[in-house]
Amino acid sequence: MLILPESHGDFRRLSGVQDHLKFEVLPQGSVFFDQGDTLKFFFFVRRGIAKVSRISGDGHQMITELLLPGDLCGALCALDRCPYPVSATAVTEVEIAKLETGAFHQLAEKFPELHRCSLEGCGTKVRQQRSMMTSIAMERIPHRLWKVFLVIAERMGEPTPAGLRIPFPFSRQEVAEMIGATNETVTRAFTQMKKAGELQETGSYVTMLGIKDLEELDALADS
Amino acid sequence: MLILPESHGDFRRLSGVQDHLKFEVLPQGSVFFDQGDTLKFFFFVRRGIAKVSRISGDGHQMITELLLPGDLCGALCALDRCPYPVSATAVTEVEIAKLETGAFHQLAEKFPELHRCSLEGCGTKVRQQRSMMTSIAMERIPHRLWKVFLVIAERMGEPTPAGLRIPFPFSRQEVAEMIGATNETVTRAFTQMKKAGELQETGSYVTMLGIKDLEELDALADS
DNA sequence: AGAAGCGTCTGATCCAGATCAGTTTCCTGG
DNA sequence: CCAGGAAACTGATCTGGATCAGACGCTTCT
Repeated sequence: MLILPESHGDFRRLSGVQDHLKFEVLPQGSVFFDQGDTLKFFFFVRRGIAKVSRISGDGHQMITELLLPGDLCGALCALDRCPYPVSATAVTEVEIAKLETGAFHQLAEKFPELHRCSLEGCGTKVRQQRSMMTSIAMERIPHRLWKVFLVIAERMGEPTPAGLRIPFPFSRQEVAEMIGATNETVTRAFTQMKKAGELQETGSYVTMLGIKDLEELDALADS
Repeated sequence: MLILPESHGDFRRLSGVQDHLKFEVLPQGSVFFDQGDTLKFFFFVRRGIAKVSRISGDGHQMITELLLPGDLCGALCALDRCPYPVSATAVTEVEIAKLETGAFHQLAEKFPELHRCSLEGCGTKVRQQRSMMTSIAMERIPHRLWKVFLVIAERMGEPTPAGLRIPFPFSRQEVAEMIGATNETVTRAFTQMKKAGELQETGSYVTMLGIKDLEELDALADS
């Protein structure tokens, strides 16, 4: 029985799809696909966290998207058969379900709903990317950090007595590449926020002290 | 007979759609829809240029997208019936073709291809937005400007003896809102580039001196 | 013609964050 | 247990672009 976590644009409601899925477990650090590859499948994340990044002409790297449980990745490129303009790497151990694009096209003929689902997933992606873009363009570092926390909390946040807790398996450098900053600046911002009692780091988790729910976090990230 | 300009994700190939389109001409400066509106139609741009912008919590404004002839706008929100998270404004006089969402759903049942088209248009949008995001995060002002020129040139560029010419009806402030800068900085950058003989402004057109084709511009914008 | 208003331009100053240069953990393997 | 290497931290300096302040056009209205 196929069980995918809740997400926009997932396909689990559609019978007939699960027979074509192939499950895989990828160790931390492994690369799903590289910038420039042309692949014949796309995939869902079932467990773990991955990053989607892009290297520009001058060698600088930026993380353009996080893949959390329930996310669909690669649909856009797989569908119009263009080479991937980005790379995807496992930040933690990641469990995925692959779907061949050939199978997708077959299925889409029987279930037009598939396109509708992809479109929804795509819409979410556009909105998230836009939010991050405006944040990078107009807000300073601490705000951008809250926005990253918010994206993860929306999907994986757990309320605790101390505050909202999220998995946060990223290096300082990775965070820097998400928000358009340097690892030094990120380090300083974390130190500052911890000293101010806003944040607590334990292992690969971050707890936002005093934040009880998403709404409060939302207000912080949006201001 | 319906004629829409060439674009990714346009619907003109599909017979049966044009009967449901309503044409309108909007004067410069008029607002298509406002942040927060819930609309029951989306539209194609047939002529002219519009901007899609977002105001953040702290009052700052950013242009997240340009609408050029052939572009489809509002499909994502219209389809999942959520309020528009952005506003759209005519930068020049704009001629549009509207399609009611109700009609879209009807048509989509007969022509599953419609969803496919929307998905393609969405993919282009994601890629463009990602490109601008990385540019704002990692590149300095002149590079970001070249990137804006490139986006317009890809669709509306015309080679002239002096160089590649594009329509450019934007104020300094609008340019600033596209690239995450201030109008003063944009002014200085333009002055600089004109003094360096890279650029020429005539009326609401910009000519990139010495640039013969898109490839050359691409190289400049990507470096 | 004059006034008022907006957009462009220019100069002076300031500052968030980049850059450079270490030092200090914290692993991991021998 | 120590050596070596990567990541995290910290401090000092530098700079691109923001911010502030004003001057100069160019329209539009009276």
